[in-house]
Amino acid sequence: MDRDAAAARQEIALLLRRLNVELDAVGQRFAELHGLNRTDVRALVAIMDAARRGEALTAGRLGEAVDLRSASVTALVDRLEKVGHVRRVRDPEDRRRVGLELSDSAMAAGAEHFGGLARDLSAAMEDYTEEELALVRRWLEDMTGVIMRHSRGAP
Amino acid sequence: MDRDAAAARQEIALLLRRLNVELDAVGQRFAELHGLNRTDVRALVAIMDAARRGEALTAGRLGEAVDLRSASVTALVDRLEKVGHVRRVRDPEDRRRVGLELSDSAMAAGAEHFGGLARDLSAAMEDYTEEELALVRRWLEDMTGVIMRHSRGAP
DNA sequence: CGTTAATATCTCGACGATCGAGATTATCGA
DNA sequence: TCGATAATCTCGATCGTCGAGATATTAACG
Repeated sequence: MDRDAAAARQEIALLLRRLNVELDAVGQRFAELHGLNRTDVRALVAIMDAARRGEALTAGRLGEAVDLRSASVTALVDRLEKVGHVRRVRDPEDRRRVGLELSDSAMAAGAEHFGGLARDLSAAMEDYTEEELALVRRWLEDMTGVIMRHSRGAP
Repeated sequence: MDRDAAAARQEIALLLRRLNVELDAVGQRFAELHGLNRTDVRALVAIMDAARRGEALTAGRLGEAVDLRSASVTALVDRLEKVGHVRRVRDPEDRRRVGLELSDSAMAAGAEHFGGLARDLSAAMEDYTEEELALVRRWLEDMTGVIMRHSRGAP
């Protein structure tokens, strides 16, 4: 087996890790720009993702999304509510539940920051043919599958 | 311009984000398995990266790598030293400096966990031709460039 | 129904990670 | 030699997270 090919694959793996670092830094930058911490940003993203999917997150489900216990979720939502990024909305169906709604300003800030990145990524991909992108997509799915076996299940 | 193509590019961008989440989870898992926090893991990885490059990190440069102030670096190295993952080694050239050396056990644990992922990623890439991997590589470099413009410089 | 169990969130006290300011020790430059 | 600069450490304060327990609401079941 070619050593060159193996080295090339290792380089690609390193490149992927580098991309990972930079992608995390995008969230970090959003946090700094808006006086938030990493958890706050992850929470806002989770709420935005749910909103884009048409569902409003409850406090509990947000906790699952960002892996926090209920006490921390209460503190988290307190922080986000205090700066006006989210509203608590009691669910009339089940009055124990607390729904979370993003404010327009938070929605706009998120769209500006992360939507801008998505737009630029999409634009950069215009240089690729449909077949090339299909290959990239298959590769991404393959790598994600491998990574998930390490991030969740057995070694 | 085709709406299908634009949608396909957006899907790939989402796939990339998903991969990023799982890659973060790999570090998270390593942290849980070894009773560490995220910062500790990032520090160990930074020290391992430097070691693989042949240089020993000083406390100060580690702080730059993981973005911590000196007070926090002291506490961080205290933690890692207490569990036997690193040693402080005063630099004889400049006795103000504190070099950081990974213990064999920490090195082994890191190689096991992250090296195992690298190995599996490399193996999964054996299904791709040289030309295909060259394309993937170019794509990764392009995307990283775009992302870096968002993680560092102007919006 | 009415009582008990289960669920969702919140409160409280404690702990750990991070920081700024300042102290300490070592090197460098004039 | 001596003052300026640099690298690390110490100390006290702040913030995010958690476990345990409290509160309020719904579900289950005789």
